[in-house]
Formats: sequence, C-alpha cells, structure tokens
Amino acid sequence: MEGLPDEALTQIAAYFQALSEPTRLQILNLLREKERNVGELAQLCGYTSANISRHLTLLTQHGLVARESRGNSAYYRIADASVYQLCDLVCGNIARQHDRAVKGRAMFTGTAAE
Amino acid sequence: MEGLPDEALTQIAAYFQALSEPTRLQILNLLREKERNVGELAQLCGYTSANISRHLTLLTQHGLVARESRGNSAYYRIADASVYQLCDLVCGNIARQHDRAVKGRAMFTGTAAE
DNA sequence: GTATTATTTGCGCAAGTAGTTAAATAGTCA
DNA sequence: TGACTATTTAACTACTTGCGCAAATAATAC
Repeated sequence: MEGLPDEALTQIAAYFQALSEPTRLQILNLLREKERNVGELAQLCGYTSANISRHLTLLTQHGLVARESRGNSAYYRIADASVYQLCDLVCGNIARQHDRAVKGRAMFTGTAAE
Repeated sequence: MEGLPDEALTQIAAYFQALSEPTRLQILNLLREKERNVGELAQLCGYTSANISRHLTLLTQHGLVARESRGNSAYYRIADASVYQLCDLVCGNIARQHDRAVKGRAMFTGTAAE
C-alpha cells in the first residue's frame, strides 16, 4: 500500500465498503458453513429476497461470493475465503480497543481491568 | 467470526466502514511515513482542514490514529499499524480478481494472460 | 486585553444506500 | 401452452455521508 496511486485507494475503499454492512457480513457468515440460495439467506437474515439478492450481487461483483444457478434457484457460496482472515484481524483490533477502554475506565472506577 | 452475535457484526461493519473511504485511506497512507498535523494533511489531500479534521476524528474513534496537541496544532499519528496488514490483504484479493478478469477475457480475445 | 493562526463544529446541499413493494424475468412441471 | 416458484430489477422512501462555508473554540504572540 506504500506508494499507491489514487485509483488503487479507491478500489481498496470500495472493497472495504462491501464489507461495511452488517447484513452482508451476516450473509458471509452464513455461507461459511455451506452454500445457500437466496430464499434461505433471506429467511435467515430476516429480510426480503429482493434485498438479499442485491447484497449478493454486490458481493459477487467484488469477488467475495460466487453464484451458481441450479433449478430455478440461485445458490451462492464463498469465493474468497480470505474474507474471514480479514474479519479475524478486525476482531482482534476491536478487542484490543475494548481492552484499552476497560483499562482506561478502571483508572476512574477502581474496577479491576480483567 | 464463527458464531458472532449481531452486535459484533455491527461493530466489525463499522470498522470496515472507517476504511471504506479513499480520503481516509490516503490519510493513513500519509501517516505511514511520519506524524502530521491537520493543515499538512489537508494540503496533501487537497481538501479543506474542516473535512480532514472530521475524517481524523472518525479514525480516532476507531482507534486507528492517535491525536496529540502540540502548540496550537494537532498532530496525528498511526495508532494501529495492523491497518496496513488489512490493506495488504485486500490488495492481494483485488489483484487476484484482476488476474481472473484478465484470464477470463483472454478466452475471448486470445490475449495472453500475463 | 487584541490579533493571529490552527482546529473543530454547525449547517446545508448533493449524492449514495439500505430497505420496501410491485413488476419483470427465468426455470420447472403438468 | 399455462400455472407456479425463485430470483432479479424498477421505483420509491428514508436515512446516511462527504463536502464546503462560516462561525466557534483553542493556543500562541504582541
């Protein structure tokens, strides 16, 4: 990422944006287990199929999931498993930040920072 | 990320959203070299100080940069260097996707997929 | 105190986005 | 062919967000 041109930054930003939506992360999380069709995902997420379908097209455009048409259903599966690596990294960062917050509060409350 | 509750997904999404903006990535990229104050960053990015200041507050809230007030300037520096790791991962993913695109096109154009 | 500089914040505008319903499209089965 | 089901797309609403301008705040110098 050292000396990247502006266009590259734009693409990276777009990739992050695809991951910046709870519903899309939920979809990716559900697809971790096994492939699913749109209706299943919609029901599991608690949204309309139309909505989930649009999220899936966006994820497909970024190469995160892959679509396979079978019967009159569309099955989606993870296409780039490194997403989970990304999420794990982020989880670690968030956890560290929570730690700092707890320790910071401990200074005032006297609570043990566990 | 396996069995995360919805709230966790929301936090992860928020973290990704902080990185989903070209200007913010540019700021992080500039801070890689050394700390900078708001005015410098504004000039380097080509935006108003007001705009950059807001981006910096957001990045600070997510623990990505840290602020230090010196004189009547505010100096910002990277607080979580693992951001660059994240970006490197994403760069790899985008590169792979470009590769696939080139190779896919090659089937039709006869172009060598370099 | 005033003047000057740097940063932050309030406000408004334009563009983007997640969600809905309804219509269009595609596939299966009789 | 038509009926039925699944998915995608269109149209719309409500909300969010990046930006600039101008005012407010903070720190230094006189």
